[in-house]
Amino acid sequence: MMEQKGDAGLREEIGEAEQCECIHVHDELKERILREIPEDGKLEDLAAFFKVFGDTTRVRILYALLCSEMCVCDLAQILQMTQSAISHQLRFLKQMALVKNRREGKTVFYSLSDGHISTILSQGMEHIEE
Amino acid sequence: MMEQKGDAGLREEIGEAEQCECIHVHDELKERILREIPEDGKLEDLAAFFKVFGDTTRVRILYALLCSEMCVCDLAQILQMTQSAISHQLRFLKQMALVKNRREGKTVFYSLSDGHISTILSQGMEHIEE
DNA sequence: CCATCATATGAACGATTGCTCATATGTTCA
DNA sequence: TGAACATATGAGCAATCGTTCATATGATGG
Repeated sequence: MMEQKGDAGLREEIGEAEQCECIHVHDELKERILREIPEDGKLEDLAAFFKVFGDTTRVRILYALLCSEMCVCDLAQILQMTQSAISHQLRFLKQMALVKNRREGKTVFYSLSDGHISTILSQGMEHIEE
Repeated sequence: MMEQKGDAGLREEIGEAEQCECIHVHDELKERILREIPEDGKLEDLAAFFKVFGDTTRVRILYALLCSEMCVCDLAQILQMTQSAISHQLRFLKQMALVKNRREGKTVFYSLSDGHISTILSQGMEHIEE
């Protein structure tokens, strides 16, 4: 889940990168932009968060769980995928705190951990429908 | 492997993916879930849309453009990345209709194509801050 | 305890991603 | 027209992803 970095280490300070003659952004604006962009840690968390929604299997799982809590094999059946594939994805979803689970005998039930998720999904849907 | 009778017969149309004996989801619910989950085409579009936000470089670009329109080399400078890397990502962002561009002489200015984007970003931020 | 069922997990593999490097395209100006 | 600059793009490569397969863990009931 790491981003690959080039040899950015070489060019320490801003401005050394890869200059062009055109300066359309003056220092003042540049400062402001650098201030507005969230810090690296947050950006990585944010990207990691959205990455969860960037896979059809995971999105389908989330939509299914939107209806009702469900056990792994129910999900596997409904989504027509192997138990293993579903389980792996659920683990990921749990790590990202998007789902929670509870055990009941042999069965483990998964459910959404947050009402937010529905909002995010429909926000995305709204955007692609136009 | 042999199936025993029971409600196994009821889930024929789904296919024989990988059944378990536990039936926690009855047919009625299953039908509803299958109805609620958007169709494949839409899900792929949705996942593709979120995938855009699933990379720190792209998110940083979007945050930068949130402040002001900008040319490729300004972005490269500010984000400390090569012109090529930025250009590749901008192309992707444009394909996904998240940014638009206008040419002015040699320079190409990019800007967000949609106010929605800010909403999505802050929705995500809101979620990871807790 | 042992067999069985539900779930979890590690390794492996092909597909995809995001970068770099080299080079092509487009625009301006002398 | 050609040099200089801004941007775009194709190929190649290492990293990452999502699945499968085999197997481990955990719970239940004989």
